[in-house]
Amino acid sequence: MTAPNLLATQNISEREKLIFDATERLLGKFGYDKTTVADIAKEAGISKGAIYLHFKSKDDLIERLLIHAMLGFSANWFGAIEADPQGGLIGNMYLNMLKVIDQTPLMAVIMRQDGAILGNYLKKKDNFFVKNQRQGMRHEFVAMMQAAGAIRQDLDPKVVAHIMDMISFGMVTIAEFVPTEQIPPTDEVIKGIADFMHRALTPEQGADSETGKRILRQLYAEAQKDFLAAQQADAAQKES
Amino acid sequence: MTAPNLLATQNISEREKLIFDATERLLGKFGYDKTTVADIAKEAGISKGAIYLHFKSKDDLIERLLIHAMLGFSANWFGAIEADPQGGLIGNMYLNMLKVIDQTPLMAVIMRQDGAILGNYLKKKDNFFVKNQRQGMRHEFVAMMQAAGAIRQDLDPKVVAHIMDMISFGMVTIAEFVPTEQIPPTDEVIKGIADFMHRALTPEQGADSETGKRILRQLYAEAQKDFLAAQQADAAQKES
DNA sequence: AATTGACCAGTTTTGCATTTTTGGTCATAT
DNA sequence: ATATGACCAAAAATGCAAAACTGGTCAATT
Repeated sequence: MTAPNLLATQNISEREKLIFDATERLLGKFGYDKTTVADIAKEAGISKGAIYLHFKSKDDLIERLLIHAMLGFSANWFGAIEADPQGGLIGNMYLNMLKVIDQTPLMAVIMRQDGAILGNYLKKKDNFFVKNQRQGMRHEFVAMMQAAGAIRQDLDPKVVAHIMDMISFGMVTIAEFVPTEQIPPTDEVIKGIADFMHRALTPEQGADSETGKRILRQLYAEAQKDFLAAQQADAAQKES
Repeated sequence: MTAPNLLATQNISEREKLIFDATERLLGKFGYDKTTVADIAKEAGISKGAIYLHFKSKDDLIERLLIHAMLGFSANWFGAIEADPQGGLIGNMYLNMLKVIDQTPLMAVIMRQDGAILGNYLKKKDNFFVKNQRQGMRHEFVAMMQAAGAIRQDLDPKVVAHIMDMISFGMVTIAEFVPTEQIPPTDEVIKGIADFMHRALTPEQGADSETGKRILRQLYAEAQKDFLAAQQADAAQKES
């Protein structure tokens, strides 16, 4: 009973994995600005030129690393939701999300768009987050969930999106901050937040687990389609 | 049945109020760095020299403005808690806090230590927040509440402080972000957070309202004592 | 006694030339 | 095919002097 792979994980060669791992280590320690391509090559134990056999540029490497982390996170998250009988409920979705964050530390960086780590990369006008229109996606997400009956329809999607943002931020912060020894109280806090989200956002009649799963499935499919289209458009633009 | 004034509001002359108001307006619009003393004088309709008849320096003005806002906020907050039969319960304390934030917009700036508004002021090594040791105070606060039985004693005060921080941040964000027309859903969200705080942090036996009020009263008294001591020490240092 | 605004010293900003670093390439080697 | 690292152009960091700004003062004024 394995979780279905709605978003295929990126095809990664042994070499690319090596480079990704080295980059992730250095990124965590020194951040984007202070991590040079030469550093990455040295950390990975290969030559600088070798990196350019696999990646078009430093930014291409960074972005594919972020995408790699996101896809891994998504697949694991959805797997956890599928395995959980109540996984489609909003509160539980967040609970499962938190469980999976630990396995992909870069996810916290992505979610928080961490300035300390991403540095000047965030200032580039065509950066990953601008290109993927993080803001717009969120509204769509909420609107779809409302249309499907998983979120009360009398709430302004903007407000709901903001609340989800805030809660995500808080959970990521907790996941980063609270040491493992403190798990029991953390767990209680997380459950509290999850409960709150469930009560505040779910319609009275309650959204059943299947609805949540269906929406998530659809969302991922759309996201993948958009993503591929954007990548192709990007590639096409670079050729001209 | 008026609320007792545990922290006396600052003694402010007509002129100082005029300057405070002008400063607050400009601070909100342009922030600390781009608000010059000349600007403030112009906005207040007085001369630059007149400002120095009331304040030792620009920073003295800013700090006394922040203190003014905090004292006003504290007095109003405590008043709201006193007037509320359940005001001593942690969740309700937060609810009451939120109600009062609207009346003192600068409070949001203070709570978030807003870099966009406070700018370089925050970088000064002897800034308001460093001087008043915001971090230390918070731990004391939690420890006192735990000692008094208002917060479960099996939780690490550091974790609890962090959670309260996060919740405060979230509530302030909501208060700042959500437009007035959206009050109904906002209200529900706030109640959700308040409930969560109550459930997660209050001991099973429950802290009664009086306990909360007593702790708050004590805290304010201590804060005032510390504050005056710090101010005197500061003044003494500047004479030498 | 209260207020003003020209004035000043110290700081910040700007413009620019020089040096250093870094992303990316490619002739050469394996 | 795959990989290397010396090499280069572009970008970033550094140093510095001139110009502009700003916090704070104080002799003159009301």
